[in-house]
Amino acid sequence: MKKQVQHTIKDVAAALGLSVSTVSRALNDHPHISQETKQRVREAVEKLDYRHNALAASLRNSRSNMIGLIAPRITMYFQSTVITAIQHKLHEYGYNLMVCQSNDSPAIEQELVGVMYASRVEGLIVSSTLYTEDFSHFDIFNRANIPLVFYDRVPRDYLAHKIQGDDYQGGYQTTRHLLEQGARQVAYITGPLSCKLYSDRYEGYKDALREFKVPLDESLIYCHELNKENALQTCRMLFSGDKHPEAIFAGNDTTAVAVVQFAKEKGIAVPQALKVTGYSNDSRTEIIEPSITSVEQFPYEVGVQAASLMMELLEQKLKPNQSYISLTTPIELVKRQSSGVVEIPQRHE
Amino acid sequence: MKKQVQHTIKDVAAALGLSVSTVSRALNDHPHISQETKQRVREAVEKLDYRHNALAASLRNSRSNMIGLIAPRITMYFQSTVITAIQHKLHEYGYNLMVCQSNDSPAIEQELVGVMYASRVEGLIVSSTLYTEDFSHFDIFNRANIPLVFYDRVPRDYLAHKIQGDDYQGGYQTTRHLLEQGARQVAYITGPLSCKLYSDRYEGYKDALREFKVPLDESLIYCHELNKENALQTCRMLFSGDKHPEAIFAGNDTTAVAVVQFAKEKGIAVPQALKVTGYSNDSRTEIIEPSITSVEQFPYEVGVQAASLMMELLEQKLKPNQSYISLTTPIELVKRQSSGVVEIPQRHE
DNA sequence: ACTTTCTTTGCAAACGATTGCAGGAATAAT
DNA sequence: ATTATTCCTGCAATCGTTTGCAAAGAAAGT
Repeated sequence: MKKQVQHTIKDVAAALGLSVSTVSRALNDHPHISQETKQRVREAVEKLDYRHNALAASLRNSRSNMIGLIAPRITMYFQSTVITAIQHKLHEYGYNLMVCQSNDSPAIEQELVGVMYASRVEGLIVSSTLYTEDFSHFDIFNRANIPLVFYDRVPRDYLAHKIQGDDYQGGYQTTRHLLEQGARQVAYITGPLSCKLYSDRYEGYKDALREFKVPLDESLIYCHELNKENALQTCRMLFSGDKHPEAIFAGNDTTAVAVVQFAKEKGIAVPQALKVTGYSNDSRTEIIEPSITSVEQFPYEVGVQAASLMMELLEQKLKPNQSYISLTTPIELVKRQSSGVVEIPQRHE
Repeated sequence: MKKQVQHTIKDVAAALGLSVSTVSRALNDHPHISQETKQRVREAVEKLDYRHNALAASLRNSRSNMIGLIAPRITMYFQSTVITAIQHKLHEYGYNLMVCQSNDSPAIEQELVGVMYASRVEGLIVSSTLYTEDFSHFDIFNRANIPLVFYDRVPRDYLAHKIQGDDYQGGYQTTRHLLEQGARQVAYITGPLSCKLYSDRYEGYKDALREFKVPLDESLIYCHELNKENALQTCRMLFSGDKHPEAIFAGNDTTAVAVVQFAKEKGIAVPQALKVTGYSNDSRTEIIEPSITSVEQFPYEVGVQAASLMMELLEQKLKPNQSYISLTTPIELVKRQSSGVVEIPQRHE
């Protein structure tokens, strides 16, 4: 089986007795080329099954039409939704998206930044690793003046454009809600506070407590990676002594679900004896019984914003890059049974 | 703000008084270059912050080191997990993955195939649209002898490498299980039967019925896109008359969840009055009450298989491309409360 | 001393497209 | 008939690497 040659613009030109430049211009609908020639080129392209080589064009134009995206993992509902939105939006503008996962490893993230740069992406959209504290591997993009936009997991100090949900409000409103429901011992399970989004929420939590004149109890703060195993471990700790918390503000929905399941197993009534809230409003929160109060982050909107910002940056490269944009997107506390607001409906019959 | 020049191999060569070829070879660790020169090159690269231009290299080598992937949507748990696995595996081999979503639109899928080809991906991994019946837009890849691997949503007749979960067994085992649990009126909610995976399952369903000498009742078969709205509509139909089904075999978990919620609302006891099963074993199925029997597809394994196959194909391009590989990956029926096998535990205290 | 071999480097031509500039043909203006 | 103008098209350089081939210099063999 002989490998089929990939036809080039040269073959098209030869077939028509034209020069490559004319063919190129015809394909790009250049005004100086006659309609007749364009038509002939179209036909020859069809017949020869010529396909544009984006690599060659990108090299020549230094325009790859490609945007890079690095996310910690795409299996999380929030992430995959943001990415979907970005992809849709970029597609409208004729850009393609190259998605990679850092797997929450700073080393891989660093490597991927290099790969993206080597691929000459025209912009880079990033949600960083939980553990990225040194952002200097992104410097190449800033030095080369290539738009760099962070979303969700944004750096605290590093200079770049940022789009972040209103985590302070998320933390504040949730805590306030739990306090309003009468809880005073509000345990707080958070991801690493080195990550801006978690520390922002923590500020909200603290401010709400302060407002209600509830002293901050360090023994109620648990900080670790937010997965099921850790959540259960923390639950065991929280309920090992004789003083039990009245509410648990979980840093994500996986944790909140684990907490609710733990409570069910131990016969702790939610929300009567323990109120629980999550974060992200993923599909499990409204399905579990009791349904879980959580914070909607509107991921699709976040994605649209990120993509739009990227497009703006691409269109006016000249803009003084001293001014970095920092966008905060709204959140909404979705109140459900687990925090005691919503009536638990009686089963029918 | 002057745009920073991107240094090229030429700058490195000039800085060292070497030729570009020597620098290129040094960077690629060519054996003919002395250690000393290599060291000097490394230093100059460091100092100038030279970065490899993958576009130029790809053009020259006709090797992009890039694999394309087209999936209907990445927000589905199954898909994002498969993609993650593929990305991890490819990364081991030094390949990058370019992910795009067809959004279940054949038109977008077709366009993306063109984009992928234009980007000169070295291989393409696809899970097609639910509605793709004409696969001829993939012909370019076959003609150019570029490896093409389908997974999950594989074409029925189109010649290509395919990796598919054992949908026949999924359909068969699930149906058999429901029959063994005593149900006879087993309603079947399926996605479009034009899609091979759904028709395979349907065959399994029919064979199981046959084995139990249960006549196929067309009025119990519902075929539509599997989302919540359609599921609820179908439920209303199923329970509108006086003869109600004893079991519902739902084509995915979203549907199964909707069915269970519908039943709860209507006071239909699951599993006593109605047994329900889903497909894909997503995280909601074990959280909802009653927990839902579903089919585990081992998406990570599917991804690993797909990536491995792709790597094999890339390494021995010469292989007669007449022989297409068709791989079936195992599934596992995870029995839970909704089909009546597992005891529903009493709440503690 | 002369040839052979080995090591290390450079020249120049690719890869496939785009584009500034020049030029030919056709038409309009003088 | 000559010049100016318009409309098309072609030449050739360019983007940044890679690589076959040639060659220079050093080392080794005769």
